Amino acid sequence: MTHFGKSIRSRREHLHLDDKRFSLRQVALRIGIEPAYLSKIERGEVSPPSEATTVRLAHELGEDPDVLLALAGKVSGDLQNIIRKRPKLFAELIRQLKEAPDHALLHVVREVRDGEW
Amino acid sequence: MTHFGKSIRSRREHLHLDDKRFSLRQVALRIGIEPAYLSKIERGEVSPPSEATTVRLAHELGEDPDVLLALAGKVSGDLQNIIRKRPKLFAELIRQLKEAPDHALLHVVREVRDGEW
DNA sequence: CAAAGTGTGTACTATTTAATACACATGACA
DNA sequence: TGTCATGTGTATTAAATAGTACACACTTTG
Repeated sequence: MTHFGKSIRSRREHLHLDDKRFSLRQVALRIGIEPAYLSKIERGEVSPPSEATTVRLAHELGEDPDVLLALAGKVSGDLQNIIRKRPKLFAELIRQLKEAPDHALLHVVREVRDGEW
Repeated sequence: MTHFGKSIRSRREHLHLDDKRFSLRQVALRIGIEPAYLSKIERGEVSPPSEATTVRLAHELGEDPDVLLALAGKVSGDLQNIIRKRPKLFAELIRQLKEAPDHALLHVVREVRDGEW
């Protein structure tokens, strides 16, 4: 139980300050869930919603879906699919990067983006 | 639905050839599930078991847990935890590596293992 | 002041997940 | 021949997941 609920509530309330379309009800209806359910989610009365709903919420609030999914205790299904296709390689790589500092990760990201193998 | 069941059945039957301890029943009891349940799993009559059970099965059969979990359509919880701590970095890295050939992945793995950052 | 919009409490539900328990027929084996 | 082990069919289930439906009280606002 992280602060998924608090996080999206404060984000939504911030947006609500200068846009009345970000009331709990209107957001709920736009992302296709019941207002009462979103209320419970924001207050942490229920566990975070499904991946699909979390992603719609992220888009609605202008948040990074991967970050919001992480707060929800999940990892995006498309990332899981990538890993599942080469489980040994990805498992080794990810475990190896567990303790690496952020700048090392960034370094690898750039290297892969620019590198020609 | 991949061939999770077929895969473990053939693996178990192979081990059974020269070790009677690898009967369906005995394996089931050693990993702590009902023989009838393992029977259904092997024949694909039910979906693959939980992560914990899959991992015990992998150890029992001398298989790589990450590979068996992948066949079961899952990604190990500990990998997910690593990703969830730095979702943006890992998401970008993994998506970038989606199309990279195996040797490129291996290259990165080695670089991270040996590299000093 | 009435109508509309707001957030929330309570009750309920369908589906999926991850199994158990028991009975049965078959085959090995001593 | 009896007993032991083997694999499987049938029935059932406890818990988790992912929500809906409706009523209510309060607050704008036209």
